[in-house]
This record gives sequence, structure tokens and C-alpha cells, in this order.
Amino acid sequence: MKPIKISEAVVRRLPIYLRFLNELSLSNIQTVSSQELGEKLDLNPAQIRKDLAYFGEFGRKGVGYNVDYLIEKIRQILKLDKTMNVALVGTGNLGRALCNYNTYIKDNMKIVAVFDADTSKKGTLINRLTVQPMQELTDSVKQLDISVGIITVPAAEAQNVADQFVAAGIRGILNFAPVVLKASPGVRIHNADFTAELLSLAYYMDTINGTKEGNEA
Amino acid sequence: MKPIKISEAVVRRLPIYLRFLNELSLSNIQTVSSQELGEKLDLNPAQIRKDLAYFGEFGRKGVGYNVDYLIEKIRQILKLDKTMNVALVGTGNLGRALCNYNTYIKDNMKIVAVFDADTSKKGTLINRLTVQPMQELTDSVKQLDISVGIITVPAAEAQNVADQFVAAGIRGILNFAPVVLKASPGVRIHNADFTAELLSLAYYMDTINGTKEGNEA
DNA sequence: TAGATTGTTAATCGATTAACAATC
DNA sequence: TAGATTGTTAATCGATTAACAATC
Repeated sequence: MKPIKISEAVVRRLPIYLRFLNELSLSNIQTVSSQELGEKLDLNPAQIRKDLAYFGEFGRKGVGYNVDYLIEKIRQILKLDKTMNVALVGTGNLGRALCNYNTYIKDNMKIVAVFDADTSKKGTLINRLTVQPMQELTDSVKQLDISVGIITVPAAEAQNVADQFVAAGIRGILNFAPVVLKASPGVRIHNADFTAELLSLAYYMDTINGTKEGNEA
Repeated sequence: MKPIKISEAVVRRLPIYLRFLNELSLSNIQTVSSQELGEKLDLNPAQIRKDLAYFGEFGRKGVGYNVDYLIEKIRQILKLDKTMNVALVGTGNLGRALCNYNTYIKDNMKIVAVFDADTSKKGTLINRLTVQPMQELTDSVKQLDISVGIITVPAAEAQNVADQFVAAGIRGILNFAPVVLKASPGVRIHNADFTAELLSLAYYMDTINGTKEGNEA
């Protein structure tokens, strides 16, 4: 029983695998090789085999991976085999859009409570959820067994919301605000920082092959 | 004149620097050290100095970096010193939310055209932009000098939209659809894949104290 | 068996961090 | 000068890829 450290890069690829395997399953494809996965997902087959091998021996030599079995295994690894409840704070355009998304429901992550600091929004309905005031956050987190929080408030308020999440006992945060958040070591923060992705895209816009033409002496 | 290859990791940090420097500038702070930046952005100061040094000597030994000068330089590096026009395809909840965002306008990236395959949406107004049918994509890209495209359509349609972007001459794509896109080598694709971020968050949810990080026997 | 593909080790590649001379 | 902090080289660390024995 060795406590192997799994790198973040590996964990971040698992949902990508899962997503594509689900597609294969829907098309009634029963077996897939690391070769095929690599082609479709633009990854090195060796990397895929290595990633999966951290968690067990899921494939059959000479054959490949059974699609449905691998789906089951990855869901177990990601702990998506049981429902994980999510709270969202910030019911602006983006927050409402996320509430109306329900893709993750089939992956067992479900937004079950929505909050906004603006008390005038209290009681508003968003996709069958009632907007609650921030005062109710801690209670709801306890009562609904919420473990993950989504932040869709303006940058200036994001750290405050994160602090309230942590105080309420939330252990994972998905942050959409364009700011670097601080949290105690036990709390995991993932950033969904699309403005940064957009800005960094600009860098590549008149370079060829990602090589920057000599710009310094 | 050596064409130094700048790593993606470095480029992806530049907008993070820029964002925080803008904050400092608004607070009338004129100088900052790599030490301070590192604390605020949770990065190693040596890494920050090294990142910036790829592009020039922007600091003063014993003093630090002039905030406004560094802002100017990073904007130049990212090519945000001139306006970059953006097209968005897919006017669902998420697409509309992004159109209503205007954070990136001050960074000189601006959504100037919006499209939807659903012709019944043609003519709808979103934040002063008129929804156009896909047939008009190529013309608009040319006429408005659009270089970046944002994809906010369902996964099943994303590759098709990407192909149309590329055919129209777009060289950078920000993809929100949960699918791995293919494009010709000259085209840069960044993913804003928050569903994957959310799912990978689940993996970390029942580790205690964050101790899964690092320590082993 | 012959062909295919895994799991795993070793080799390579790349990114981060430490250290320090240069110098403001 | 004394203190601070950069720019940069060298050391470390980690992640990706190649190679191949095991085996279905």
C-alpha cells in the first residue's frame, strides 16, 4: 500500500478521457486502444497508458481497454460514482448560464444551491433553484452536504466569497473571477480563467509555429 | 537575432501578471518587486524574473519593476497594444454571458460579431451586437479584420464551427465546448474547459489537510 | 502461433527553483 | 557605502516519450 503521488497533470486529463469514452460508449464501441485514444485526444499513447496505470491495470494486452469498464473505473477514481453537491455564488450572466447548464448532472456533480450578495435578488428562480442570501450559505452547505463551490462574482468580491466558502466547510472551489485566490492548504482551488486564456491567445496571433521572431539583441 | 522559443507556460502567466499590475497601477503604486508579485500571485519570484527576462530587461537592480512601464511592456508582448477583433459563435446562455462581459475591452480584445446557426435567432440584439447567420461569417471576418474566434456551441457542433473559423481565416480559437478540437498547425486553440476543471476537482475532495500533496513515507 | 497492445522501466525533454554576481 | 533586487546560470525537479518484455 504505497501512497503514490499522482500529478495534477494526470488528474486533469482524466475528465478528458472520460468524456471521450462516454462518446464511444454511446456509439456502442466496446474496445479502444491507447493508440486510438491518443489520436482522438491529441495525446501520446504512452502517456495515456501511463496515466491509467497509476490507478490499476485496466487494459488487456493485445486487446486494449474495455470502454464501459474504463468509464466505470475513471468515475471511481474521480469520485464521480456518488453525487457531489455544488453551491454557486454570483447570479450575474455567467452564474445564471452555469446554472442552466446541466452537463455535469450526468457526471454526478450538481448545483443544488445558488447565492447572491445582492439581497434584491433573493427569491429569484434560476433553473428551479431559488437564489438565497449569503447569510444562509453555511447552513445550506451543512444541510445539503455541499462540498464544492463555484465563484462567479466580480474579481473584487471573489476572495471574500472564497473565505466564506472555506468557513462554511467547502473543500473545493472553481473560481471564474479573474483574480488569484488564497485559501488554507486543505482547500483546493481550480481556476476557470478564460479571460487569461483569451489574452494569451493574442500572443500567438502573428507568429508562425509558436516561434517568436527575434525581437531582442 | 535568435528566435527564442517561449514556452506556453510562460505566455499563460503574462496575463496574470498584467492583471495584477493593473490593480497596482489603479492604487497608484509605482514600483513592485518580484518578491511582492510572487507573494500575491502565489508564484516563485525567480520564475517571475525569468519569465520577464525572456522579453527584455524591464527591472532595475536594487529597485524592482516600474508598474506602468511593465504594464506597457507586457501589453506589447501580448500584442494588446492594438485592438484585436473577436467573433463569437453560439448565442446560448454562455455565449450571451460572454457578450455581456466587457472586461476584455479594456485589454483591447473586443467581440465585434456574433453568429448562430439557428436562423430564428437572426437579428436578435445582444449587447448592441446583431446575431448573424453562419453564412455571413467569412465576409464579416474579412471586413471587420477578425483574428480570434470564440466557440460556445454544443460539443457536437464545435468541430464544424472550428472548421468554418479556419476556412474564414481565423488564426486563434477559444473553445468552450467540452471536446478536443483539431485544426491546421497554423491555428492556435485554447480551451476554456470548465467542466473538466470541475470534474477534476472532485478527485481531491476527500483528502484530508491537503496531505495528499508531497509527503510520503 | 502471429499480431497486437498493454504495463513499466529507462531516456529525454522541459520547467521550476536556488544561488549569486552585477549593480542600482 | 550598505541594502536591495535584478538578470542569469546552474541545479533540481517533474513530466513526457521511447522502447520493449510480457502476454492476451
